[in-house]
Amino acid sequence: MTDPAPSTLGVYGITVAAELAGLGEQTLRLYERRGLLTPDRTSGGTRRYSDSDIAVLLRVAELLAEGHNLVGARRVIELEAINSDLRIRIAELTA
DNA sequence: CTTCTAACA
DNA sequence: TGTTAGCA
Repeated sequence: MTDPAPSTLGVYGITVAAELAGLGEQTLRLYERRGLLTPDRTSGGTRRYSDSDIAVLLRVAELLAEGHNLVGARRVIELEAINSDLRIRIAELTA
């Protein structure tokens, strides 16, 4: 029922991440500026997107298609993350 | 690759 | 409001 959480290790450059998410590079940078994402940075300052970052990007695209704006999408993703953590805690306490 | 700015729908 | 193109 619960999908395994994607790796949070930054591995993709912005070009690859944008391609995987089906979005433009500028769009990815905008999402970061709006606080929807915080990809890792190399010492040189280039972004490194993880699988979980890609998952967030895909989720943002879904939410926007449903009529959310970027602020609303950020809220939903934040709440979903909290909800996920709580489900894990419930599972631990139930075990 | 980066940030920033301006224009478009 | 969100996306995109062009510049430095």
